[in-house]
Amino acid sequence: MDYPFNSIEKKWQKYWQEQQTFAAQDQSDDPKFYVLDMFPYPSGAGLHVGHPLGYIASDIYSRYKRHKGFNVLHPMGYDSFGLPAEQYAIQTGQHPKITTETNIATYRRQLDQIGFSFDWQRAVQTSDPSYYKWTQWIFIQLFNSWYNTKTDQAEDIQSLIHLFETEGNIDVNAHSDSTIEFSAEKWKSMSEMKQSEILMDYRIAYLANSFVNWCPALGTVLANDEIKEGVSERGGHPVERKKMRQWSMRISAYADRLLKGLETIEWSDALKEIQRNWIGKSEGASIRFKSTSSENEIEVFTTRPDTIFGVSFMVLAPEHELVEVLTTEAQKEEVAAYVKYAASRSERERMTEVKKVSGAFTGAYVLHPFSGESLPVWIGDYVLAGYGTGAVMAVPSGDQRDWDFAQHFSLPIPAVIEGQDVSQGADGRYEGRLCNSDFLDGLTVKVAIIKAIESIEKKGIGNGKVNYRMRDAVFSRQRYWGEPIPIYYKNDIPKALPIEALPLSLPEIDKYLPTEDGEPPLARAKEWNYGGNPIETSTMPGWAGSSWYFFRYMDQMRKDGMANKKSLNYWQNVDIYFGGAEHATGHLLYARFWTKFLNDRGYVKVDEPFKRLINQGMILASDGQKMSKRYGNVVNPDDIVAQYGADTLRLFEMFLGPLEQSKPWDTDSIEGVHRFLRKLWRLYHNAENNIDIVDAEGSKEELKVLHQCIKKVTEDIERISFNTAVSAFMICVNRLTELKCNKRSVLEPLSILIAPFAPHIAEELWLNMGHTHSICKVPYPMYEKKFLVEDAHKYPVSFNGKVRFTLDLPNEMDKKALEEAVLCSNEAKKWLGGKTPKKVIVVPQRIINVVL
RNA sequence: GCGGAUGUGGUGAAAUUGGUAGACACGCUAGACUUAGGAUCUAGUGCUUCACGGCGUGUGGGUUCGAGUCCCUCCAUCCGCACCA
Repeated sequence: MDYPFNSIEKKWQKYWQEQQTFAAQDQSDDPKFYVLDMFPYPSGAGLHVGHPLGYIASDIYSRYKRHKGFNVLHPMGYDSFGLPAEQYAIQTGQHPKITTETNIATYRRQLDQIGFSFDWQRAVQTSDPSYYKWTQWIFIQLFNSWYNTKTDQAEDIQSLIHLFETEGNIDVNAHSDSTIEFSAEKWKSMSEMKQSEILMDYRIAYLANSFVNWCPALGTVLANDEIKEGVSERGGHPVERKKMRQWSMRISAYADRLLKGLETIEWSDALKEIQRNWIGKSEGASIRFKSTSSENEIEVFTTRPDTIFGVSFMVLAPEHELVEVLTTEAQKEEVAAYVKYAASRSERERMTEVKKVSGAFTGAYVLHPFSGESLPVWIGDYVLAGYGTGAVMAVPSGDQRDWDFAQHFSLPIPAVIEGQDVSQGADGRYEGRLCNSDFLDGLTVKVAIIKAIESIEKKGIGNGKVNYRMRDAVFSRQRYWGEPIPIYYKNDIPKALPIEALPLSLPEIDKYLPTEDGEPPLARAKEWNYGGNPIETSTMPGWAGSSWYFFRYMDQMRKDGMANKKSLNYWQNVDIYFGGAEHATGHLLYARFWTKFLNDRGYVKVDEPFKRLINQGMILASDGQKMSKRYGNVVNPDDIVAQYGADTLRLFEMFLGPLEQSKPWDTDSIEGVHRFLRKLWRLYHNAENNIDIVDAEGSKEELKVLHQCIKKVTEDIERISFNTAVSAFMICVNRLTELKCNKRSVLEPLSILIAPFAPHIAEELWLNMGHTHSICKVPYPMYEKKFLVEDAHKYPVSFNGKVRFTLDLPNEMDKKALEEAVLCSNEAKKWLGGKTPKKVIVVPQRIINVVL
């Protein structure tokens, strides 16, 4: 006798589809609950058994919440722009749209047969013009916004223009790259071009010349998070630093809010820590050092302003703009050679040769602001152009890198903290008192930092400052298969397209390659202009579409906005988000950034997109490697479903271990899970495979078993511990089988209990028990304490902490009586050995410990 | 180097608040039924000992009547960041 999973599963999948069982209600009196999975990129390889892991977990949670009376939004869609489809297009000439559609069809078929409760009506695809119209619209909002540091939020660029027109920019508090100051009169007298350039320094989506990560093999620039260990994350190609005019996102304006927001959301500590490190906040001071020979100043950032008297030289990054200005005639040749050498080194080399000290003396000197000493200015590539100001005040006594540099070039290493030994290396201690430091002498480090900043500010040579590691994100990609950036150039001035011109659809082109002049593929399009003005030819990066898709699901058909206000206010944000930790510094950061921006501009109600986040681990191949077509170790879920059914696959993936842990795929125990489902089936059916239950009250023991299971499973679902929930079902079914239980009052609640995990078999059992409607929205059984209380407890009795025997004792006994009962028992005599116990610890309902 | 996570049987793992370590499952051993079984059922299964018992949660220490759980030390593995001033 077997349970016919094949026909059952197909039947119910069809039923759910026809009945739209999982359609979320746009309006409802029920409380809302939003369960989301990370958007998949539909690759040509299809799903492997690792993909459904998170989807199964989120599906269990969604189905559970429906039983609990929530109006659940559980959508799925596709992050369908991306490199693989484009690369395939380059090789074969097939339009990426076609490849993408084929792949999506495969994904859909594979997902469907696992029985997920997605509301497919709401599906979105980022490459669909009706979707990317609003990605482009958001880009335009970003372009038309600036960051007001006074109100600490993004505002309409018009309010900034108004400020410029009335008072210039001197008193404007903005997150900006602007270094020039102007009055209202000056602003009004500027050309449109000049004004446009200035506004670019304020816009949140802006065009600027910046050092970018250029990947020649991919023919595009990459964001920092797309580079791992100095090579491109995709393909592992070398990356160069190159100065290019690119669209960027002023995410740095949000650094502090992105950091603070982490305290308000339920994410794993590991993930929060990754984001914290990425944002990289450090507090210190900004200090300017005057050149001895010109009006130039070198600005540095330091976290240890207390060690200002330990500065014995300055170091500039080779790319620093003052290098050329400051270098003396005598040193020109040497410095030029070094700059050339530094530029020739790839990021990779620079990273692997960290220990190798190199640099050159510029011949220039700056004045120490307090001692008036002359400090030589060097250049060295251990100083990064991209961090802080691209220059450091070298304190070799406290910083190992400075120490190495000083040692190598025989520069002085003055100690400034009492007891510091700098003969073998730097001593960056944070405790102790300052010495050789003039007015800081005798102060502790902590006090000296405050005092030093005070003095620096008083002298007008700098100020206390918070610095962030996170840079603005480069947004342009020189690719075809992405959202076109909705900008056109009128007389070389970038302007946003009007909303009527959206979506700016991808043009058809003859080849998906850059032009002969090295222009991006879109430059091949013949009619790529707006009213005769050229349109931007770069496209958006992969993370654009995925930075707001969770809002689109709330109202995916909307033609006059990203989603209507009512839906956005009702669904608000994602209650629980399932996905991998690999998106920590990419998608998860950008989505938070865009949400905060949309919130600032009043388009959405929430400040954080994902309230709770669960990182499912990876399923590795049985050889311990990642599952990949490349290694030929991919296990396809289709095969498992065909052999054992979807319910078995679902239970098995959950039973494998804790969701958040990575684990190898090991099918050895799949039989056990399948056996369990058959045992469950047999509990409801007789030997002839006919339903066999009676309308009777469960016995005391049966109800106890059931309610233990209800309690355990409910708690386990809430804390996303699905492996232990599956064991609880096994224990329950084993016990009920032993008890030969076939009572409706026990088996009906059990079928509801297991429905989120094994929905197909649960529906079938429910139907066979005589119900005419789907089990999916039947209220979840409630655990009742009264079924679990017992008259007696089986006490483990230990002597000096070692358990020797157990003793059944009634619950109404008090501590004293329990103690006496134990000491009088026959077993106790043996262990007491005639001695009188020093102490007896009695913990009612738990243990008894006799101390001898 | 810095930060995070994890170390429990032959295997995947459980132990949610400090209270019978190894639930549940795989595997293995023996048996039953059977023409047969990769079906089903029963019993056993941490290590060690003939046994009483002893020992057991990466290492070493500590707190406690009692520690997988709390504190300190060290080790290993995995992940993230990595010249971040």
